[in-house]
Amino acid sequence: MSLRIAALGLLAQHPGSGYDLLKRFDETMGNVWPATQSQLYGELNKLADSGLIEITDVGPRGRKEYQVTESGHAEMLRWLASPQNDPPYRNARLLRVFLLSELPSDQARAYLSTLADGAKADLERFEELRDSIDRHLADKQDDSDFFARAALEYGLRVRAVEAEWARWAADALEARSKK
Amino acid sequence: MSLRIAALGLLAQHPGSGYDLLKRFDETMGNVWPATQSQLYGELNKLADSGLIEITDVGPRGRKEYQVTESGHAEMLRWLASPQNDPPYRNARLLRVFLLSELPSDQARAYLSTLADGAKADLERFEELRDSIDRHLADKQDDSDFFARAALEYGLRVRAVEAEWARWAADALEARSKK
DNA sequence: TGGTGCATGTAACCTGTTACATGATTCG
DNA sequence: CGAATCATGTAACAGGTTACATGCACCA
Repeated sequence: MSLRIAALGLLAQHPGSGYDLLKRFDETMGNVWPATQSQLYGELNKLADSGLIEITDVGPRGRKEYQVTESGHAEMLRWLASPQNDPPYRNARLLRVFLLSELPSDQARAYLSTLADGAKADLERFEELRDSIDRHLADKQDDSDFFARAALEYGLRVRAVEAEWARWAADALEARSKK
Repeated sequence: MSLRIAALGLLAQHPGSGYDLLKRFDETMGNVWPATQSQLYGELNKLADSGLIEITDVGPRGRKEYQVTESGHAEMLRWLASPQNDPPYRNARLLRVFLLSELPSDQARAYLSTLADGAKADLERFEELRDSIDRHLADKQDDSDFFARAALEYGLRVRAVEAEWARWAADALEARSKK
C-alpha cells in the first residue's frame, strides 16, 4: 500500500516517467521509503491498470509520461487522511542491541560505537542535504518544500539523539564491566 | 534473516516453546522486531530443520521445548558481529509527512498533532515498561537486562524528540499559513 | 462440562529484493 | 563508433500478514 501512495504522491507533486520517479526516490523520499527500480515499474503499471494514473505522452525510448488521475488523487487523500494500519516498526540495529549480551563485552561496546559513528555520518549527510535545499530554495518556498524540510528535520533530530544514546550506552556498559 | 536471528537469540537467552517465544516477542522484542504467530512457528521449524535449534522435550498438547544448538549459536554470533545488509529503514508516518502538502493546511496540522500525541502515548507506555523492569529486576542485574534496558532507553529518547519535533512542525506550519 | 488458555499448523496473498535482460538515444 | 545514460521490463525468491483450522489440558 505505502509504495503505491508514495508513487502517487510524487506524481501528484510533479508528473513524470518511472525513470524520473526513481531519481526522485533516491534523492529524498528514499530516506523514509526506499523503492527498487523493479518494484517501481511494476507499481506504476498496476496504478495505470486501476486507473489511478494515466499515460499522457510517450517519448523516445518508450518513455511513458505519467500523470495522476482524479480517482488517483482521491485515493491518495484517503490514505493521507486516515493514518491507520501503518506497517509495524522494525529496526535491525536495535534488534542487535537486544542480543548484544551474547557477545563479549568489548565487542558489544565496539558495536555501540559503530552505531554512534553511523548516526553521526547520517547526521552529516542530512546536514548537507538541508544546506543544499536551503540554498537552492531560499526564494520559492512552496508547501511540498516545507514538508520535505520537516521530514529532514526529523531525521536530523533523531539521528542526533541516536548518536548521543549510543555513546551513553557504550559508556554505561564500560562502567558496568569495570565493577 | 532478522527474524531467524531474533528467535535464535531469544532461545539462546532462555529455552522454551514457540508459544513461550511468542509471548516474549509481544512483551519486549516486538517493539523493535514484531513477529506474527504464523511466522514464528514456521521459522522455528526451519531452524530445527537446519539444525540451528533442537527439540529437547515434548510436553502436553504437543508442546515442543526448543534449545539452541552449537551451530545455531555460532550463526547468531556471526550475524551479531557483522552488522551489514540490514534491511532498509521505512517509516510510513514520515512518508505521510512528505505528502502532507496535498492536504489543506489545517488537516496537515491536525496530522502533526496526532503524531505528537502518538509519540507521547508511546513514551508513557515505555516509561511504564521501564518502571516495571526496574522494579522487577533491581536486584538480579544480568547482561541481557542491561541491553533490553538500553534498547528501551533508545525508544524513550527517540519518542521524546519525535513528540517535540511534531509540535515544532505543527507550530511552524501554523506560523507559515498566517502570513 | 464448558470456557479459557495452551499449542501448533497451513494456505493464500502481498510486498520487496536480486539478478537478469533488452534496447534506444545522445554526446563526445 | 563507443560509452554513458535513458528507459522499461521479467522471473525467482525471501519475508511477512491474514485468516482459517485443529485439538488438548486445566480449572471452576
